[in-house]
Amino acid sequence: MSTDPLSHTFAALSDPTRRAILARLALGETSVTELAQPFEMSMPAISKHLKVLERAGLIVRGRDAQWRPCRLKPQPLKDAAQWLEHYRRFWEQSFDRLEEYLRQMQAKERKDARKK
Amino acid sequence: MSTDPLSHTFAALSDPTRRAILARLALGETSVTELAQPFEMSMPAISKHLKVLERAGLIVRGRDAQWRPCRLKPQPLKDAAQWLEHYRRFWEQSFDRLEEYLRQMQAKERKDARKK
DNA sequence: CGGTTAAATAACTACCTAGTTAAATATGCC
DNA sequence: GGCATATTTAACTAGGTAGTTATTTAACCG
Repeated sequence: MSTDPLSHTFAALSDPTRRAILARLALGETSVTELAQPFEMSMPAISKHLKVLERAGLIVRGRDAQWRPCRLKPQPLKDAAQWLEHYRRFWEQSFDRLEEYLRQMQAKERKDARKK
Repeated sequence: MSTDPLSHTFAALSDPTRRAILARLALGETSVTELAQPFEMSMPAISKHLKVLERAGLIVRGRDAQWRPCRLKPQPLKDAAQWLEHYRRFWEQSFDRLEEYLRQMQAKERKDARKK
């Protein structure tokens, strides 16, 4: 996988278990065992998911006796959201006659340019 | 990788080449060769990236003689942005004394509960 | 038809991921 | 110290990803 922060963030978000873990952490800091509880998955598997989230900077882990409380760190989510914002105009655009027309004109121009 | 749409979307976005391809497509529909041009990478590599983007529903490919024009499809980006929106309050929250205080109270309560 | 261009596929390598079970580590409690 | 609990690490398997070069397919053009 690529080494830039955004790539790490999106990669971390590309797994439903990890997204569910983040959703749980949105309710507040908690232990690994409690995070693991909803999943039919071994503890080591959860531990690995947490490591991925930690490497992506999406969580931090503290120490409270033998517990390792996990806490959400939202900054990478903000950065990801900002990246997506650049494309907002595309999904807000009504895909109406004008847009389709412009697209086809563009394709036609390229075609004509090649024919010269 | 997981099979749900959101996982596919985030996985597709977790590569800088693919994000750059989407950025180029935001300027308008274009051919594979033109998409490949900015990258020091073989055509088959680009072709594979396009396949990933297509599987994620982020692009569609048409046919214009021997060209395969690619076009951005923004719906999955919208869905990803909406997922991230759920966490907006976390990055907008000022991480001030109150928030920190609440967090520590929460940790303390769990500790006390265990001691009973 | 033959040559050229655009793009995809095949076959391969190297590495990463997501899961498993078994063992190790860390800490609190008596 | 020794047991119990929480969590991580080790070692392994199966499958996916990102890239390569060589080959193949598709379409236009003369």
